[in-house]
Amino acid sequence: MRMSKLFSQTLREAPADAEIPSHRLLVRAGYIRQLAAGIFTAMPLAHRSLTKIEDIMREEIDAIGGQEMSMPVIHPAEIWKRTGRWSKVGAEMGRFKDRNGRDMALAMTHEEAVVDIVKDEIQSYRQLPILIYHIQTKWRDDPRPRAGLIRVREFTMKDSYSLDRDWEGLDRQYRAHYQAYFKIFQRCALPVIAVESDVGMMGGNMAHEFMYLTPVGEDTLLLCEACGYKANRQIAEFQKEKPPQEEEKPLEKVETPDAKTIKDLTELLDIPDRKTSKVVFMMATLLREGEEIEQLVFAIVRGDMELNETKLANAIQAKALRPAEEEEIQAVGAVPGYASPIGLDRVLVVVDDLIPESPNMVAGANEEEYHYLNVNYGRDYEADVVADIAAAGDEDPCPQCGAPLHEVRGIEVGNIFKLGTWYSEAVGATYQDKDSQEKPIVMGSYGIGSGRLLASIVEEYHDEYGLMLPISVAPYEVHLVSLGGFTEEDEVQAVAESVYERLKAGGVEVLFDDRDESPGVKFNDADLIGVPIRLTVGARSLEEGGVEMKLRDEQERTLISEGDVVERVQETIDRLHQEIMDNVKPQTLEE
RNA sequence: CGGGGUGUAGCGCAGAGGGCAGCGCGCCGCGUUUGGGACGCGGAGGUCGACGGUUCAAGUCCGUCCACCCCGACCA
Repeated sequence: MRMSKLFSQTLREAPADAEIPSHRLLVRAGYIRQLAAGIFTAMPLAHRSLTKIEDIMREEIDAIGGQEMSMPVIHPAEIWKRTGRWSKVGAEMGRFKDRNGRDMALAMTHEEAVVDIVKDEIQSYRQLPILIYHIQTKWRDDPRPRAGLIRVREFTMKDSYSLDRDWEGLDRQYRAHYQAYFKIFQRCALPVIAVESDVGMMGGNMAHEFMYLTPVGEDTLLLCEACGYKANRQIAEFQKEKPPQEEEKPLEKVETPDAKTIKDLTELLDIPDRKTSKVVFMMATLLREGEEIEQLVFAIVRGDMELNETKLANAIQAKALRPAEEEEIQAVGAVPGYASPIGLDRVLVVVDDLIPESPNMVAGANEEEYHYLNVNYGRDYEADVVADIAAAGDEDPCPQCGAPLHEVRGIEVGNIFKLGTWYSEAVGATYQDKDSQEKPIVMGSYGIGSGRLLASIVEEYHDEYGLMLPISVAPYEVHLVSLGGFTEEDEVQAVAESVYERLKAGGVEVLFDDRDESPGVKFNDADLIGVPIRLTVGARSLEEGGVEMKLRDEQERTLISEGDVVERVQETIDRLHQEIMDNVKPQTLEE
């Protein structure tokens, strides 16, 4: 490709609203342009990189038996109503009516489309297992797109769906994906870890997220270096130290002026914060007899801990959770700052499982300026649900080995889910087994977003001058810079043209800077675009005997005689590919 | 949805006591220059986010709305 014809320009300055490196550099280098919040155009450079990423995904999913297909991106509402997700999913789903007034949806994921086709195509156990996948556009109307390609609304995703007779089969396909995903990310040279994750609204009973660790990530993870425990904070567990047992003392009401926070209270009463319990007020959307209701929830954790909203939502099967408004809290007779479940009804009380083990706690008296001492769970109040709802944090003891956990941030670049039979049962996607019984198909789903993956790779591989893409995902293998091109009969330009033609003939992907620009402009653009191998043809290099080669991530320059260019470049390309493949190591899911 | 911020040329920004809409980069033409974002001369490019109001006169003052960014809520 000649840069004089390339449909994109580099920018000397990044748009003011781009903050993280991958966003700034991808825009500056001319890979992407923004159309609206969370909606981007992939210019030719990004398109080439994305295609390479997608081809890697194709190869690895094909290798575990995947069959690529394409599915509709516009769905009739019916298939979403059949699984109940038409109403279960909120504004995140794009909806519209067709000309006849029928409800339609923009696909945010394809479980519905899969089970709809599967229920008709699969009849017999002889047809299973199956692995299908597609690489297509999905739309999720995220309330807050941000950070360039990291979090967008319209995106391309590789989604696989596994279909099995039983859970053993699902387990095999899940493990196969676990390994294939590591291989995909390793081939993209992106370091990732797999963490256990929440199964969310997709249902199912096991899920892993593949995380690229970076401070710009939005997910918080807890890792144990001692035993290897890794989990998303949303589900991370930790060992809770039980307090020493004590005699239950009688309930006592004390005056606590201006003690609205745990900190005020512990200072006033001179007690540690783990002797207090704190109430977090949430409004939960619950399904009761098919009706959606909003219910005030008192979520109670020990004063030294934080509430984990995901755990709470799972504990009470809430469809949605939001912080309660002051009026909603007062409506049930509670007093914010001095609240407790003692003597209240009309609230759903959920206590962390450590609370029943904690005697003689301090809690609010539901009266301005008063708290109770020696509150004992069971004697003074009871909960509707007792569950682990406390958030694990930095330095908390690992649930497996007790060593301190470490909190890090990550970007979720892929995920794998054991869906089970939830979708197949909802639509009657069954097969007839050997024993003539109709059984629901057991499903899994497995996704990787290609744009987010590209952005993560850029986060990992860049410097102050631009991208430094691994050769497996770079838009071109070689960036050929001609420092000639100013006169008709220019030897430098003639050599560069010849090198360009010969490299192309040799199957090398070349971006040829044939523009009439100054050397500084060309070198800076080459650094910005970040192609791994740079070749320079200039009067100086010709004088010294040939063409200069430099790798984007190294300072060293080597001179190649003009006749050897194709061979030497191909060797280098092979070497760079090989270096990436040398780091591809099988990763097996351990129980 | 709550809090904060920003909308002026392709990009980065100035202009704010109301009175001809500017600068740098980029772009076009001519010439010089050529190993790390060159220089000279000449040029093109704007419904100043939108609508409404005040005024002789609005980029500037007032109101409403919209878009985008950041924090939070949210995130299969």
